Amino acid sequence: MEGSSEGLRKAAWTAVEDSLLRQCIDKYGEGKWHKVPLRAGLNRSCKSCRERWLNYLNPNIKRGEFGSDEVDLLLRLHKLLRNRWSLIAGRLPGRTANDVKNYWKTHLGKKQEPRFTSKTRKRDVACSAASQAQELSVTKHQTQSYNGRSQLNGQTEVGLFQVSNNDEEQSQLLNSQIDGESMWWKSLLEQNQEAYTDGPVAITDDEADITSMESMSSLFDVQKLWILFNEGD
DNA sequence: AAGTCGGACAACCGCACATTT
DNA sequence: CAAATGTGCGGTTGTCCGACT
Repeated sequence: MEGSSEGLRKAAWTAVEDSLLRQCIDKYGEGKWHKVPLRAGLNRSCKSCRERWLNYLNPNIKRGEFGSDEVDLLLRLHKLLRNRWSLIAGRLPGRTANDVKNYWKTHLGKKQEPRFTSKTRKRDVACSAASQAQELSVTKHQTQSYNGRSQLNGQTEVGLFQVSNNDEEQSQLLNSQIDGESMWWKSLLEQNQEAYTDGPVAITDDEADITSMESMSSLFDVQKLWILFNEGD
């Protein structure tokens, strides 16, 4: 599946390549990544194309500095979810897992957990992170899956998200999904009350300024989330 | 002005899981 | 049911660039 990488370009993406990829996505839409290099006329692996789109070219991506509200949310989410960057990114509108991961490592990680040395073996780190995540026996939903199922540490979980081609149906689904999202968070928080007993981390001035959060175009109700967070403190 | 160091971020890699054949 | 294929994720690496000496 990974395919032969022989002859495939691996250097930084050029403006021309970006343009070709954009045109291809515009024309055919996202997905079917294995066809993208051929369709776009790119000498890149399908994975490379997917990453470039998801991490950089996608117009929904918010670029620039993380706001203090985002940082605060990130700190809290990381405390809950550990290194499950895609889940964290899913709660930070416009931010990608790669963004979140990089930001954490460069800005926050050093302060938070000097736990692993560079000598730590990759598998060990993964297992450690996984076991920590397992401590939080959480039922999460799958944000991008069509079948609404996902796996967490080998545990199959039932998801909340569904997909529809019908607009009206989609809007109804979205509403129910947002409800589901709140339920998911509530469940998460209820199961992990202890995680908060040591109080909030690096609370900023913006904490009290809930209104600043309202400007975030979020898929879920941020205020409810804040309330749930704060209930646990 | 040149060399180096370190931070930031884009991109790659390997693996796991889901889906299809 | 097994193998092949496609996709997503987290960790790591490479490169760029500004700060510092």
